[in-house]
Amino acid sequence: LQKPGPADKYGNHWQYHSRSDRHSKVGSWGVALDLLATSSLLRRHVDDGKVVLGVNHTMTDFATGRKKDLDLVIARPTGAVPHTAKTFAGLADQYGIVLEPVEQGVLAALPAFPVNTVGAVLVALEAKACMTAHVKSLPRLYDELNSSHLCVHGASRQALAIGYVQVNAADQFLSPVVNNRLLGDTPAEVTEHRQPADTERVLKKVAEIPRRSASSESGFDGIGITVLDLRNDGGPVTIVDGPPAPQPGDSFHYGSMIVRMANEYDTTFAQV
DNA sequence: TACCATGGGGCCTACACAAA
DNA sequence: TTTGTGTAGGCCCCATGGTA
Repeated sequence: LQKPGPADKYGNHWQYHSRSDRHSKVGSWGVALDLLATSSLLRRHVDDGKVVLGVNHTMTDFATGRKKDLDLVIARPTGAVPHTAKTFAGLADQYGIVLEPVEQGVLAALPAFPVNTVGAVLVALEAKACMTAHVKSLPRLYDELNSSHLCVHGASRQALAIGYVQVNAADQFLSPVVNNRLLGDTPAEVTEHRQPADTERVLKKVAEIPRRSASSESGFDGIGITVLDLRNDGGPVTIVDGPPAPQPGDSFHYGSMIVRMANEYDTTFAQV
């Protein structure tokens, strides 16, 4: 859950705004929390001060020199962590993340996980949202995700590149771009979606993104997809469990991806 | 006619720096 | 120390033109 964002220039408070990277950061934060909850080795590394968090970390593809900012990375520290450093828990407040009691318990049980300058990257997270104009945004969604894993592995073959995609399955949507005025003065313009076809198209496109099973290959180490129902009108946001959302056992099922990535972390970085 | 690929554009956020 | 301003980069959205 996420609090509505700050007022845009018209005075509207949107749950989701395409021109902000807040939803990407929230998504990456959630993936990191679930990884921490699942991997005891990662928690131990945090406890031992062997890893730190990096936000908007710039990675450089050694082969091409291309740079890309990753939403969230888990990495080896480069030096002493100052006492004033932000923490993983602090980011939840900063991003306006509302946690369920279970999640609060998980977070409370974690050791302080500082945000600091990072060294060698162990895990790189990139989150993308496709909330409206599904088909139009397919090429860009593909390109941005594809360039993400290329850049991560261009910088470090061993790093785990994790992609997280949120797809909106709502039939209707209030676009902050289309509704460029203060709502309430005039009726909102509602964007109609062709569901479930739009959602299925996005899932099919994401399935085309390369994945890898060995560090010698090219592709994401894991991609998780969450299908949600977001009308963006201030009403409740629900997670869609049934089809077309990926089902347990599916390569893109979020829970399965987290378990797989936690196992991958445990085996790859046992010697850290 | 419907679908697809491309790239410009506007808004958001973070950050650095200057001025009060 | 606080506030204001400028800049850069990231986020899709969407108009446009090409293709099946």
